[in-house]
Amino acid sequence: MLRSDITVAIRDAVMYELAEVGYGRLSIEAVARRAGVGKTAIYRRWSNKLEMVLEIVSDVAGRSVPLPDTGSFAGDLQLIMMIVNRALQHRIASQIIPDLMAEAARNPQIAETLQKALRTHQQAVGESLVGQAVARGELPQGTDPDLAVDLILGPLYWRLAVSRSKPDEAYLEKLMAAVTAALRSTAG
Amino acid sequence: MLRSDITVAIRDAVMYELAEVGYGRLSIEAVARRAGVGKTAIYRRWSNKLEMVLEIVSDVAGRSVPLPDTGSFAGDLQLIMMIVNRALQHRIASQIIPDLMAEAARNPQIAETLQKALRTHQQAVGESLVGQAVARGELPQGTDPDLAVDLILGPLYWRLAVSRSKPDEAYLEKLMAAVTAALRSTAG
DNA sequence: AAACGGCGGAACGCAACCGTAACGTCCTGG
DNA sequence: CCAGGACGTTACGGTTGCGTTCCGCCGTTT
Repeated sequence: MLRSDITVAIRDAVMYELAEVGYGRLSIEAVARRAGVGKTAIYRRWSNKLEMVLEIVSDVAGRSVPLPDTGSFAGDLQLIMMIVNRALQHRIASQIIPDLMAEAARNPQIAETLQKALRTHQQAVGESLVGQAVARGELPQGTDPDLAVDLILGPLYWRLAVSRSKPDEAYLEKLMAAVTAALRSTAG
Repeated sequence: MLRSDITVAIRDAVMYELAEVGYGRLSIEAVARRAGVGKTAIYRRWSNKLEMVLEIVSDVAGRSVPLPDTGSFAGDLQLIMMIVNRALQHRIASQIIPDLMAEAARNPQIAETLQKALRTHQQAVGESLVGQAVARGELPQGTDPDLAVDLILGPLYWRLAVSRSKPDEAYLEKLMAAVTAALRSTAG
């Protein structure tokens, strides 16, 4: 019977190390050190660095975020952008996500895991957001939910991960207006 | 007098290794091996892995892309999106860029170098694109060039690096229309 | 009371790199 | 023709990490 408190300590340590040094330089020994745990305890649970990281990360990423439902497209959009903006500014997320995405570019297993964890959820959010807006008549029929997701997440991610500048209130408002106009233009 | 053919071989090897294993796991020995060169030749040129990578990468990234000037906003936009789309699908670029961006999240020197190399150029393109369009009356005055860049690069990058799916013709057209509508909506 | 199982710790052999040094070779400029 | 410099090769001691093994400790179960 593996002790759950030890498992939790290891999970936390993995996330921390992942943020600190990235997947490439993550070492089992460092994880054990940080978790205050023997290497044995880790190898008793996973047989691999890859296996360990995949299990832990997909578990964390799988926690579903509630679908937006504020009653209006503008409200939903604002909520999503706030959540994403906040999430991407968290130190751990803002370091782990780009790192794993880079790693996914060369490791198919990581790519698959990440897609299952992220893509599925994104599609659900996109379909919910767009579907409701179309039903309300706020967006034209035939609006592409995937395009909507790209238009919302893309610029935010680009700005936060690449330009590395905090979007301020004014920027978020401009972006919201831009996205709204873009999606409204998709006339059938 | 350092031999330039050797320098070139090392540069190529660094780019290749960077794409293959990423910055975190890049080793001088592997670079030397791939370049068919002694470690000494590398240490004669740079004193560090960091210094070496920074010099080589910023050199490559600094090569300026010509500013778009097709005579119309739609043409310029299409050209930019085609160039970016193509560039991001190149195997080396599509692996090195996310990797360095992830590394930039924890190494200020890399972040700074990357920003100087990328941001400056992006701003120039954005200002040129938007400036000309405004002058032609195709976009309202006061259109934000930075927002324009985010709207163009963000979704493309997100789709290519995160979703890992090739944008097809139809998608690119939709995106173009969306971006155009978004920017037009920025009424003074 | 005894057996069991997870635990931390220590050590193992192995592999990869680090940064440096010494050696002999080849090419070039004077 | 010769000196100098850049080169590849080999080797060095030191570090880090791997995945495994053995030990002794301790709480739980039986």
